[in-house]
Amino acid sequence: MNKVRTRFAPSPTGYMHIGNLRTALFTYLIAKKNGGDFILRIEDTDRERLVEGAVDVIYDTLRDVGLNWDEGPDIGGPVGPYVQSERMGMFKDYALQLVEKGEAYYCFCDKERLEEVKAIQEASGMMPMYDRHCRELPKEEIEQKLAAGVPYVIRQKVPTEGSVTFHDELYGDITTPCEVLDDQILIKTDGMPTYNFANVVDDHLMGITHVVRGNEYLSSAPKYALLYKAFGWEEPVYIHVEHIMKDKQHKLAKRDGDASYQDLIAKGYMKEAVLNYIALLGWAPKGEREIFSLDELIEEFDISGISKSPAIFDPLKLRAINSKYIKALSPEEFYAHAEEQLKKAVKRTDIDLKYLAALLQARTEVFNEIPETIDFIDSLPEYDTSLYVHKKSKTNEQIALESLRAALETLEALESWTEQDIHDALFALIEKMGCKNAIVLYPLRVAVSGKAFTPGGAIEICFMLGKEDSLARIRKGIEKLS
RNA sequence: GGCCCGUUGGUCAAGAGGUUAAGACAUCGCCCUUUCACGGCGAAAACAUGGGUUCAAUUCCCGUACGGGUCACCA
Repeated sequence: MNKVRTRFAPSPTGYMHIGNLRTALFTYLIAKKNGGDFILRIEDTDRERLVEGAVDVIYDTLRDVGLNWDEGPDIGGPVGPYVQSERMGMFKDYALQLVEKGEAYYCFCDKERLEEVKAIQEASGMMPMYDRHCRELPKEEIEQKLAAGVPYVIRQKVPTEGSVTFHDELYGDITTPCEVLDDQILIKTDGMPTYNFANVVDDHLMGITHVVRGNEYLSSAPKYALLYKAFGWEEPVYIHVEHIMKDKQHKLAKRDGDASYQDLIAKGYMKEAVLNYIALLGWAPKGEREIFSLDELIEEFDISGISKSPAIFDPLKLRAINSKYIKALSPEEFYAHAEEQLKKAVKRTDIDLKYLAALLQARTEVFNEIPETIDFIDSLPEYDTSLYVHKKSKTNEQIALESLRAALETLEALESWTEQDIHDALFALIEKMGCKNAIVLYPLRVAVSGKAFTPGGAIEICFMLGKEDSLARIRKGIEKLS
């Protein structure tokens, strides 16, 4: 069997949709699972959509997540060039081969005629299709027109009867009657190939064995199959992958905000988590594990696990996976990831950021949310005394006031401000008062943070803020409650 | 509209004729605890629909409904 070769062939739009990235991932996994090559080909023939720096977005994203290509525009390879715009010259020759074989033909119809035909067909409720006007033009007429310089395209000569069957790894054999297939254009008036034609020729020339692509190509696959047959080339294995949806009706689109890899990274998700999550969107591993590194994905991946129905993108699930990745980080790694956010949120210099980071790690799901969870550190936010009412801790404003007064007295008397000392002093107080921990600690935590949810408990926060600030905040609480 | 494809809890999904129809996220409850979170335990929640085939259909076949895709000198 030939060596497996797969290709990712994106258009440089300056934007890496996660559906696209997922296609790249699957493509990569199929190659690597089988010890094959993963090839990057840039399809940049659409000049109107050309975007500055767009190729770099593709390079950067793939490298970022570790989908390293074995052949590509930047590193070359045996079947280059790998940028489609640099391969333009050869396609016409291939089309001409087909003309000679009687599998394609010159078409001299101009736009006006085509539009007329289409209008008539539509008016009579027919499917718009080329009427094959030029299909059987006499040889002399063709030569005469060519000599006269009449503009032309080259069209594929689809059989008028019978059917085509192609095989998809997921869908099995799909058979289509030829009569519904249009004599599609292979070479445009400007001599350039259409996407469909260039794709087939390039894939063949590059020795691609497995073609992974979006489901929207399922209906043009029969025409591809016909082209391979016309050339006498061996067809690749097809794997058509369903779309990623925003909801049941709509595909996940750029304006939805979560649609691109860059969007997700900018929101503070880890690249490993993003890759892991999209692998799970439309693919299911054999066992019950769902956290996988790229190498582990190679190990686990199986084409048969790819889903045939569209999958809805679920940000909540991504969060959950991201959170697992964050918890698995070492304290040093976590700090390195969080540092920027910490420094953004904490301006005072007496705070031990490493200590804060340690408190934060267990409860961080997305890095960008760190600032708002620690916004109480620089200055105590305004808060309502209703925060002191908490059923589970059995506290209310009255109890809180008493607890805060007692805690203030205890902490004022404290000589050394270590976490241990604060803990011991407060627990001695709790014992003396003969109450539950929460009676003292819940109000204290509210007083020093002004928030219902905080990273760490009362003792940790007091320790972190320092004696002076802690006492000031407790006094403020007493004042509010009095 | 023609053609193609799909449909298991709210979401991702396993299952491939006989199962108490997995698991994860989310939800809810309980436990732990210094609040929340984390962690642990538990609950609720699904085979779109109608016909076949079969001793037996979520699973196979046909129809219906619903959803998606596609019908360019775009890629």
